[in-house]
Amino acid sequence: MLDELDSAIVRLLQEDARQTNREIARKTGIAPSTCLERIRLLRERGVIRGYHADIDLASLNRGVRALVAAQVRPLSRAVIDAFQQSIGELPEVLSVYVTAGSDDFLIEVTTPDIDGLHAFLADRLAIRREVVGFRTSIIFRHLRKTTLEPLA
Amino acid sequence: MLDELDSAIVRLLQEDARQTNREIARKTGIAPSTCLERIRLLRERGVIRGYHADIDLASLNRGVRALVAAQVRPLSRAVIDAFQQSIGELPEVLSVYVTAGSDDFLIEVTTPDIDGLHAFLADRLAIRREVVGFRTSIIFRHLRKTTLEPLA
DNA sequence: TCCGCAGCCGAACTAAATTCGGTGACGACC
DNA sequence: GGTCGTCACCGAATTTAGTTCGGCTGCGGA
Repeated sequence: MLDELDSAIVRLLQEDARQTNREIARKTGIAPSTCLERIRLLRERGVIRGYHADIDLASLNRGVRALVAAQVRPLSRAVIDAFQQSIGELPEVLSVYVTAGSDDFLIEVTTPDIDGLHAFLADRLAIRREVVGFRTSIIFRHLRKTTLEPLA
Repeated sequence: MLDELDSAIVRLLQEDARQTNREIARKTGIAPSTCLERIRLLRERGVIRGYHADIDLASLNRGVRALVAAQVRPLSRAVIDAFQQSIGELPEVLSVYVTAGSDDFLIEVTTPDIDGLHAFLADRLAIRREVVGFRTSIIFRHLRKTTLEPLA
């Protein structure tokens, strides 16, 4: 699907999405015009979905992060879709995973402080009739990869 | 900490990190030179930590995603640090959360297929002596916010 | 009031993005 | 085996953006 050149371009843009096209062209050994066209095609094909700044959450007054594993019942499509949608709209919510296995949903939440987290759990989550249970884990550290090397 | 102008710039860069400085300046109503200086300061202060392309995982031959909640013992700093480090180096691992609460670690894993996930769990995780248990949830959908609106 | 500082602006210069016509390699088809 | 069409790439030319820096302005302190 992706040739070696595409992979190299993707890797460079994962590392630093704001480096210039010329820089990427230079590092990959192709002409800037070619590089530009490759990147355009990668976006068009949906390989590159966007470019986003990575912001320090503490600077946004979100010093507390947690992961909340929730179970909802009944586990019908209507309930799942509605729950995902409405939870996703809450400002404390960073990310919603719809899963199968040990939980139905995993919700990444960020608040200014522990009180805010407690308020979220009590006022936003526990009051929902479809939520039959949830477990909360406070995040101490988070290691995230920006690039994904190919599997051996 | 951040004034209104900084917040606006951050928001725009979260939405699209590759739009031009001039564009950001125009949207925020300031001069390009001012905007450039603001962005430079935001990076210097650590508010902006980087810019990364968001890549479609299926295009990278990673059609399967899962979240694995793991318990390790003993829960000493040495064991935690070593586990985080070595798990984070595995190519299947996208992200490692170090948590307290219902689990010790939450590991986001991505593989080409279900066999790859099974191999990861059996060959990489279960064989570790410090791992006393884990639960796996397959990810069906993932909703992620690129921007974070201020809390009411 | 006056001074100093900080932040912003705009002009000038440098560098990058973008467009587009040309070129060569490759494969299909006679 | 030759010819034609296609595709990807390149490089020059043009448009646009990044970057630097001197000066202006408004504000707070003396």
